[in-house]
Amino acid sequence: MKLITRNTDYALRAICYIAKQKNVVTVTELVRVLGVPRPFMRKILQQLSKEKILKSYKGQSGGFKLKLFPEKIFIIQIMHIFQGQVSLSECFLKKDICPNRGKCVLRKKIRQIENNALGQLRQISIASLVKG
Amino acid sequence: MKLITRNTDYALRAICYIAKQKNVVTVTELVRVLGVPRPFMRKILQQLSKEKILKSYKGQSGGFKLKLFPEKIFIIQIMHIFQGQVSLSECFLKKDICPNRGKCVLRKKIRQIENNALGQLRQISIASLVKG
DNA sequence: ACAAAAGATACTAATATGGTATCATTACTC
DNA sequence: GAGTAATGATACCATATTAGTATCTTTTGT
Repeated sequence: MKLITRNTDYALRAICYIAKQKNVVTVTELVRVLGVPRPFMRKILQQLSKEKILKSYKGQSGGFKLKLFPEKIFIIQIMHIFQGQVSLSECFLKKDICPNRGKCVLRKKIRQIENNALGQLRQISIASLVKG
Repeated sequence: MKLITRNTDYALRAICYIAKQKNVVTVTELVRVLGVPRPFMRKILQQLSKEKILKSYKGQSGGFKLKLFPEKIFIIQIMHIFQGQVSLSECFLKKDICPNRGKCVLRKKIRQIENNALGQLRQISIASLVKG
């Protein structure tokens, strides 16, 4: 039960760092600060800019900036980018086999728990991480 | 974010079924009822009996029974067996690199969410699943 | 022109998950 | 006490996900 994976984690930290800087930030700088493998960091940042979380600048003295205000970026969006559908517990028994699906208690309880977690994740913004 | 994996899911359903029966239950019966691959089901049941959740009976007319009352078996125990340490979010940055670890806000928030989920899981017993 | 940045894309490695296969052991039944 | 129907133990295989590399292209400031 790993809530967030490594790339999400790195992405969040990179975003937080960028949020605190005034100027554009290069991969080189992020690699230095976070101690993450460079090509991996690059890939992550490229994804983030493709997904309109970051804005990128090419060429010499290029780099990355936030595209949105830190108040407008939430953990769950980033998780969604790197971990796909942060989705409700799928039932593994096929539809026609699960005895009382729709009323399945297990399913219901798991869904409740996941909804709680998702609700919390939806509320945590980059701004709230950077402030603390 | 899959809260429970397939083997945990099957295990829980098997346990629930067994809980409702008076007599010992064979793999054959469970396979029929749940529609799960037989060798996989066997493996799962063997693990459960090794972990003292089930009691097994060898020989002809053998099978499985619960070893504990359904009130005494909790989802989280089963998750623990099949998913290992259902543990708190590990920080992926090495100790000496993470800028302000110990005070890391991200870490703290994730931990909170996971603790909530774990708390809920700790309270769901087989008895409560079977009743519903 | 050149150097230093990001963009794009394809590939590889490691780990976790979801299974199979097979042989040994036990115990009821005849 | 032999046969059969159950579980025990163990080793192996397949697939998916995660983590990471490699390489070549494009852009742009100097």
